[in-house]
Amino acid sequence: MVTGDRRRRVTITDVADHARVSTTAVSKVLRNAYGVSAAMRAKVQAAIDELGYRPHNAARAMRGRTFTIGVLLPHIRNPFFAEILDALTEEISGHGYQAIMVQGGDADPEAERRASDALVDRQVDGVLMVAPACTKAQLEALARSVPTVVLGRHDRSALYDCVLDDDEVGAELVVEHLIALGHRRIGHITQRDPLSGRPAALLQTIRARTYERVMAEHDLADQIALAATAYTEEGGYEGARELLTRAPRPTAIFAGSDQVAFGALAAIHEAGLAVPGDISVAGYDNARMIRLAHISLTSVDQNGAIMGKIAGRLLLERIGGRAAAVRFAVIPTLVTRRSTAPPRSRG
Amino acid sequence: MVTGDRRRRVTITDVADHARVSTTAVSKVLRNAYGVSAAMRAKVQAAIDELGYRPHNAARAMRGRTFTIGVLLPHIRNPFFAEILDALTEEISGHGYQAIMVQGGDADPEAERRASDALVDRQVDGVLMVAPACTKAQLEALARSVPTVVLGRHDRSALYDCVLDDDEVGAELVVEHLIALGHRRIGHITQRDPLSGRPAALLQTIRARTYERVMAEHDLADQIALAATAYTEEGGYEGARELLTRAPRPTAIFAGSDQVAFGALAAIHEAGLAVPGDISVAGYDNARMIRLAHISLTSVDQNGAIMGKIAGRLLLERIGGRAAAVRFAVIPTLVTRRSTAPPRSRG
DNA sequence: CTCAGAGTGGGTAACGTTACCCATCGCGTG
DNA sequence: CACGCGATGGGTAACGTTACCCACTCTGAG
Repeated sequence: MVTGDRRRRVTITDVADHARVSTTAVSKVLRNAYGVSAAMRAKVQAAIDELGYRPHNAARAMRGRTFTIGVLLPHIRNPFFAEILDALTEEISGHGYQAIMVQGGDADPEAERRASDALVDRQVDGVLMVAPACTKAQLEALARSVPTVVLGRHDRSALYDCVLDDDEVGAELVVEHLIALGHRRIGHITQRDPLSGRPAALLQTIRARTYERVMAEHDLADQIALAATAYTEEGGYEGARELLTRAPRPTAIFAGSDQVAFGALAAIHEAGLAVPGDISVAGYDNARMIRLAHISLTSVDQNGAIMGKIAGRLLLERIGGRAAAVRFAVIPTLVTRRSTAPPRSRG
Repeated sequence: MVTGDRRRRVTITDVADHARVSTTAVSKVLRNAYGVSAAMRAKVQAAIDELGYRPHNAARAMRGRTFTIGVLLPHIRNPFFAEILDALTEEISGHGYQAIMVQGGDADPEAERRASDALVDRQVDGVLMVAPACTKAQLEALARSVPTVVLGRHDRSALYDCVLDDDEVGAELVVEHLIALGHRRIGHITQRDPLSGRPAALLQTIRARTYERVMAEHDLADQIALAATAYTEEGGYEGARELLTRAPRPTAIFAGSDQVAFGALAAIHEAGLAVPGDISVAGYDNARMIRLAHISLTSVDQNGAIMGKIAGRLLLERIGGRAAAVRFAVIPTLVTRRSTAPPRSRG
């Protein structure tokens, strides 16, 4: 225990002096590098423990690795992100890595670029982009300067790895489920596209397109009712209000995410309608809270824990030198609960 | 637009060469330092823009500021944190600062220490600790090495600033509200204390103590019913189940947070009871989602936006050199909604 | 006309770490 | 016995930036 108020940081030189070896030797021990005897390792480790030394990250960043993974999230309002982050953290911390997060700003490509720049400027060893709203070109530019894994987009690129949920399967499960229950007038709430380019790689686009496709396959193309708002509670509220004004009213709503479904439930309740009596509602993400009894929302589970774990592993591999791009898709499953049921009156 | 695949970062030297000035001059412009003419400033700025230069943060960290604020959150599952973070970001970004977040691990002092170490190692200019679970001594140790603001704790320290909600006022508002409605058997769900020391500075402790005090003041000390679980949906669910087994059953539950209240609603629903018919429920935080029609939870609003903004300002001031400690308390307000009502049968 | 002092710009030595290279020591082999 | 080579440890030059100090040029007052 060192006393004294304004104490200088313990540096690698202090450790080297204390162990009577060179700074190079200490550095080798720290990095598990080649050319260190067991005796040397023990001696240095003892000095490190005794002095309470921790490597200075900024200094490391000047020469080598920072042992830091940057995670860019659109925002921290979606509990699904928490599951991904927890799994990622667990996967990388065993290898001495630390995750830092920055907010990208929902569907704001400019803010997102600033945020990813911030990570690059802070010299992270790898970046995980969670559901980014920017263009593929921007992602590739990023991937050129730092190992990159993109989560939740359907792009294919030779420069970065992808971890994603097979949103086509998920959306199909929902729509087929609703149709099998007997619904014909099924509405969908999706996210307004942020970019003029309308990148077909965005998960909300896939879900919406699949909804349209499955509807058409069942000869229900004329029943398609899309509300384009946002993947938030507010978006769900507005989207549902809009769908409820249609005549005839939909008997089921496929919400693009659980948050959207949550907002939709509010609008439905406010309109004096019952779930699932008057309207069935299904979400996407299987967030923890929607499982609870008073919500009990039918939803698509996309196993965020596995996605986070894989994303971490892919990042470590890329940092380790892998150049070939990898794509990993989770196959989602449908979890039916009490928010979906056959429509009240047929025909 | 520079081409070439593996391109080197643009450095301050490149900018200096391009503008035909010294690196010192460029550095001065970057930092808005004294001793730069308008002509110099313009010339350097032009070179910066032309080359697309961005300062290398790690290099800065070796000598001066990193223009980075570290935010330690227990987790990212509480939407209230998002409000704080948004306001903080807005406040500091105007001054060129960027916020990075790390997860502290809920109620795990060891994980929390690792996380705050990680921020210090990454040479952040200031740290915002949101609802930390560690001891005051640990916070003071941190504050000795980096400007620190603590949000959501009631400690008083000469070494760091505090931003907090007056949880005593908030808890009082809730309990007084329930009593005024006619409730006598009022239960409370709180968080089990993580530390053996039982720091009276934790917000959950304040809320629980205030609940007990107000109950006693109304001669309801014998009606006190405490369930100690966790500030999560699961904690609320378990806590409510426990309280519902008591005989006679409480007619109202004051949940320590909105998430807790949310879980409690599930347990109440599962037990076949109605809210507020059979049981009133009140939360704390006034999270956005609980305002929605189908939840409509009575809650305490503690204005996270102002707290985040103030926290940012205090950090900037501390980085600027202020040494005197500051304490800023927000006075919360009660927002009554449809989850609280008079008990069904009096007496 | 001299000189003080403000205003401006630059030279340089750090900051803590690692990559690269070299020196040394044993030991086994031709 | 000489030689080569693997194993080990160390010396040193970066990495990009800023703090500190110094040099030079004006301007205006004495």
